[in-house]
Amino acid sequence: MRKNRPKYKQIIEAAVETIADNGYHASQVSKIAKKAGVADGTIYLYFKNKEDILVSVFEEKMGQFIEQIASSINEKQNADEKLRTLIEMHFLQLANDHHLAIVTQLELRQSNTALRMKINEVLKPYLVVIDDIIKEGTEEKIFRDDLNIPLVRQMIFGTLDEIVTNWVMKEQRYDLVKQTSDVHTLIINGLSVKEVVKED
Amino acid sequence: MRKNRPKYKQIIEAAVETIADNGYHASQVSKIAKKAGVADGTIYLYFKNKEDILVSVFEEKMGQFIEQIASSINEKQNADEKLRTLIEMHFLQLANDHHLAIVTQLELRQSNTALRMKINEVLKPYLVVIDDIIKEGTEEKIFRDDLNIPLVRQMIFGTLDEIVTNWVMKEQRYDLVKQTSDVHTLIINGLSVKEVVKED
Amino acid sequence: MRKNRPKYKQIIEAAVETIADNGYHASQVSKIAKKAGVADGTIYLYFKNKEDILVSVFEEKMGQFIEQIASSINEKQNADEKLRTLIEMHFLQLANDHHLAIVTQLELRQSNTALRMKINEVLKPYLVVIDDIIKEGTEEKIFRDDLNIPLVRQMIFGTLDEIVTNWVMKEQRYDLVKQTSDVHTLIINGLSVKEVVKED
Amino acid sequence: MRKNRPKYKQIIEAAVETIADNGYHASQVSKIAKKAGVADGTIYLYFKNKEDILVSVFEEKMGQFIEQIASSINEKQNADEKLRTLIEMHFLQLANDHHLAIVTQLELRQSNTALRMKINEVLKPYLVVIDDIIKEGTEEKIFRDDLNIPLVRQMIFGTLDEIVTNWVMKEQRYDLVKQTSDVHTLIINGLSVKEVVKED
DNA sequence: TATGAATGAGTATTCATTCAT
DNA sequence: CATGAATGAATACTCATTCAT
Repeated sequence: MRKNRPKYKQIIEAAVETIADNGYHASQVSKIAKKAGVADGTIYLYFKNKEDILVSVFEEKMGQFIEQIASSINEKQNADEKLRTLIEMHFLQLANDHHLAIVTQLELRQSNTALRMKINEVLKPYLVVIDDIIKEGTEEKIFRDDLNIPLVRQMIFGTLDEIVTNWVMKEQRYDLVKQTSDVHTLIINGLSVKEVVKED
Repeated sequence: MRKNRPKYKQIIEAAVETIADNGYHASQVSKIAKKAGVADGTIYLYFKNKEDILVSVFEEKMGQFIEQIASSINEKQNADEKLRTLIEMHFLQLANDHHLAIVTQLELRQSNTALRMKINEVLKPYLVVIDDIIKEGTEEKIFRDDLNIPLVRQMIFGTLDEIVTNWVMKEQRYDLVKQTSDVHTLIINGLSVKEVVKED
Repeated sequence: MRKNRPKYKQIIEAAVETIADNGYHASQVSKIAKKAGVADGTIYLYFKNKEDILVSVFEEKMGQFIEQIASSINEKQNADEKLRTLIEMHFLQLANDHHLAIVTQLELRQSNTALRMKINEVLKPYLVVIDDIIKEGTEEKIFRDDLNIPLVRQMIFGTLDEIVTNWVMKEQRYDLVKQTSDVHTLIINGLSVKEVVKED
Repeated sequence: MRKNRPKYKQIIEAAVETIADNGYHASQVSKIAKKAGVADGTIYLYFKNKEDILVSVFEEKMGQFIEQIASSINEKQNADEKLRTLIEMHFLQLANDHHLAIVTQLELRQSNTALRMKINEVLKPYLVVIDDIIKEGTEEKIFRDDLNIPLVRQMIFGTLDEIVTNWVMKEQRYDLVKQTSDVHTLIINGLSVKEVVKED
């Protein structure tokens, strides 16, 4: 298993740093190799090509990201709490790893369409997690039973993603995690004036 | 005024088509020139450089896009109707111009950070439109008065953007405009079970 | 005769100025046209092509340059005086026209070999003037009778040219004309210790 | 040390040949690479850019040129002999390497001002050699003691340079080295009739 | 004569990938 | 496994010249 070989992780970490520091288009394979402390050719013993490095970066980092969220959610009792946790963990993890935030929100989006399709594949488990929360909320009668699940998922993901991207572009000058409650309320209750589902 | 000369628009249209057909990175200046029916050098009588073509594409197209939305909204009486109109027009315009949808949702995002910053500038008036609706809704007591406006704006834009991007990536196989009501309801009422603000 | 049309001289002067200010390679036809106050296309009513402008610049300027020298020499009585006058006038004219000095010593030399051949043609009358002085000096028994005339001419021209080029490259920070006597003595007497032909 | 790697010299030689055969402006990097038998990209492992190739050509070739002259001079006993040797070696080396003669006398002069400044730097040691001969001649009382050294140096260099350039432009149809004696006499004794310092 | 918009040929340089050692 | 020298495809932009008005 290539992933267990020591240099595999070295290269992945070097790629994240290189991209965060230099930007996507200035992250040549030779730069990544140098930062990883290996020869250029060595990269190709672990990765098929440059795109494979980038997809692997996303897989590794997003795998952890999603797992972390999924496991945090498991401890929660209902969909409402789970949604709040998802939001919080989403923000928390990116707030705690600025390199990762820059790479996922800004730099990797400059990749070509083919790579972006692969990245979407990696994201699928996360979308499933979101879908499951929606379904659970409906079953628990906390959420409406006429929800268009893909649409709701897109709203949730789109909202979180846009918020994080804005935060990164504003050079992370404010506290992202503090937004959790507001975002949660918005998603649960929308904009309208009404009796609000009690929170926390 | 360069924008009034006939070849200016010709080149802009050629750029949109070329990018939609070939993708951002395969859209060489010579390809755009050929599709526009002008010589390569002619491009540079109208645009400073390649980046200027792309920014101008965005300016022209998004300018119309935003104006169209803004004028449609003007005819509406309240924030709720305005929001629904904004959603509908956002979807409608991209649904009616597949090339533009591909270019704005997928291809132009592959541009480097500098170009993306310029693109963000172009989007600002749209964000102001959204902000105004939020403020108006609050004044009309239709929306809550404790809304975090930037956050709400990010939710709305992020939601619409993600929905359109998904639709483009699914190769536009379903009716985007039909989603308007569901999206509107989601944004107004959120996920929760409660008395819903009446929608007609 | 094209040379009598008013814009001809306008363009020639504009070319000299443009080249002196911007350097040979940055002197586009459009820049020259602008400085001359005519349209780009107008240039081609007076000159066959860009090379023709440059050759004409040289012809015009060197024509005057050589004529001036030739007429000054005519007033002198012997080859020694004529040589001194040639040196002095060569230096004087370039010292009095910095633009011309830069153009002839530095910029026009960057032209391709073909153009340089044509420039050499323009210089021929000057070389004849030098040859005549040498012959006269020999006839007057002031100069040796075993002189290899082409070689002597190359020595004289090469010496003057190198001295002026050095002066231009040193940004004309010293008095070129003051060198006349030293140069004259060097050419007449060489380096050796001996009875010197009496000067002035 | 890049200069010791075999391909360095290979590329330098290819550059000289390419420039001599095609002229300065028609000497594309790809042409040089082809003649050197390496890939275009390989050039850039040894040279920073095209200008660096050209400066290096001059450095390498002129380095040898000057060294050869300097070492030949060392064996000579007095300034007069040294000057004659300098002239002879100057002519001899260019006569023996027609490619080099074309490149240094005609082609490399077409370079822009920046490159020409660098080329002048390379020539400085040669000018020092000339200066030293002049000083030595003065000390030996062979040359006058009132010589303006920079001026004399410019005369000597300008003379040799002009003579070689003429010879190259006349397509090297006569024996350059045979001119040595005449040139030497001219420089030592000038044009005037007088008792000549005995030569040979 | 005069204009100036349009033309289109031409080229240095980068960098992902390979492969001999 | 590891190296790193070598490869070579790919592309934006300039500017001398033309020609319809």
